[in-house]
Amino acid sequence: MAHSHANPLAEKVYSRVKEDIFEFRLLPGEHFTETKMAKYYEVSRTPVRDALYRLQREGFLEVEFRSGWKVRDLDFAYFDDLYDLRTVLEITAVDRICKMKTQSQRLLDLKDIWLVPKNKRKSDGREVARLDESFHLALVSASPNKEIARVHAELTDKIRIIRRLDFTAEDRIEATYREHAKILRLLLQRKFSDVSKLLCFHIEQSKLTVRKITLHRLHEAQDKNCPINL
Amino acid sequence: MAHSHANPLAEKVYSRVKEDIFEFRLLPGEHFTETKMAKYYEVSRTPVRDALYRLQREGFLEVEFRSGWKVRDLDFAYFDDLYDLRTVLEITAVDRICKMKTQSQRLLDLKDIWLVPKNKRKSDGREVARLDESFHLALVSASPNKEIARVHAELTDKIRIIRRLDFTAEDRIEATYREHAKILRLLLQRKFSDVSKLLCFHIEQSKLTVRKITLHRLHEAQDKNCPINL
DNA sequence: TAATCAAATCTTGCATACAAGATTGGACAC
DNA sequence: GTGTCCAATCTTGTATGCAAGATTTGATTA
Repeated sequence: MAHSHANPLAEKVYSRVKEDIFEFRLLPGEHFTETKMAKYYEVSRTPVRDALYRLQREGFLEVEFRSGWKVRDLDFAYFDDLYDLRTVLEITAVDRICKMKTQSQRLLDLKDIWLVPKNKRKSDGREVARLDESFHLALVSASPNKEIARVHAELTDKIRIIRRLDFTAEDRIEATYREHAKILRLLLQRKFSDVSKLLCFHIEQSKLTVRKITLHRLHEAQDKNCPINL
Repeated sequence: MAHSHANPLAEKVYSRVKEDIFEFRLLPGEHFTETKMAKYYEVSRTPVRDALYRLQREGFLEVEFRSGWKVRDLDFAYFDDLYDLRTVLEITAVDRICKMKTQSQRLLDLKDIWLVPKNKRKSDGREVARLDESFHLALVSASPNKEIARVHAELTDKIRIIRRLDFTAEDRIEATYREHAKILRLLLQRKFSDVSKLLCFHIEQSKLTVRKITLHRLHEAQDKNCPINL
């Protein structure tokens, strides 16, 4: 029985590139080649190709036959679709949670994070972004359907690149705490109709804010040099 | 500008292997190696690996570090989750269809296939399976969300291996025509609540039938030799 | 016969060589 | 200065070589 973990180099490149995209070190629209990636990450082209093709299938990158790779352009129609599907899945999740006989522990644990006095709240945007993701993840994971959870996790990944910009504004952190608290309270009381409406509103707000912020932030980031193309 | 299509060999292997799985030429649980695949399809290991890793990420195959590949075992809990997610997406789709101002042409075209006299119905299981897929696909494609359509299409692919067994029984073809006709009529009248109930029932029936048939059929297929491992 | 252990064989992960063709840059004509 | 054409360069797709380690085989021993 084996089980030393698989494709460590390809995996490394995969997560590093993804992180570079999320951190705007690799900018939307930016071009690069397999050879450059291989040099930059100090591996051969083989694991680089494995990683890049995976990222292509996941919608982060595009490849042109014999003419290099590029980071997928920001496409708000695409993100709208992702947000929409995300809403569908989360509404389904809360519907099922409201119908469950007993509340899952995972869900009750959320109270310790979101139903706390204001002075116990986190204020770091990065951390709130992570907490926000895990809040929505917890909603979906409360139901037992693994495929829904998997698709939702993939959506979360795809949206992350712009979603984290949501928490660069102080008032959005405040709003997130307020809305999550409300949603959680009503959810534990199994008021599906109210939760459903609030959740839609919450996700929609996040989407709209992000749309406003993104272009501005992206423009800022474009001044920085990209380490891969030096 | 290039655009001769990408990775033709990897693509070929990908679709051939997938087809072999759907046709039970490659059986669930069956082992094979990259080298054997390469010999069988007369290409090198590189495009084979590309194809196999893609199929692995899509859930059709499993790889063990230095100890070969295998076709994923039939796992009814997994298929239940897929059917469940499929139901969620299609219910969402019909909900939106019922709220649309004008009916899409794509949807109206379905009448020519499903609302026909009995003597004009197809009786070949293979063909009905294809028509069934395109019926459900049409429901989802009627709404403009491309990501929902993409996820639904992936689900359809993953379910296909067992779903086509549904139409080996004469009465299931009959039932499919009856249920699709009913769903379509009510859908064009925008009776969401009725359509929703029928659709759940329809998918559930298909799921249950398949579960009964599959093990039997799989056992039959196991007598045949697999060309890849000769 | 049954168990053990080591060598031979397989298998995947990664690196590299090569081929087909796309792109680029510069010389040249006007 | 501007456009054209060809050669050099670059890029991906594919084939192959090699290494690390898992598996299998068979000989040996009790």
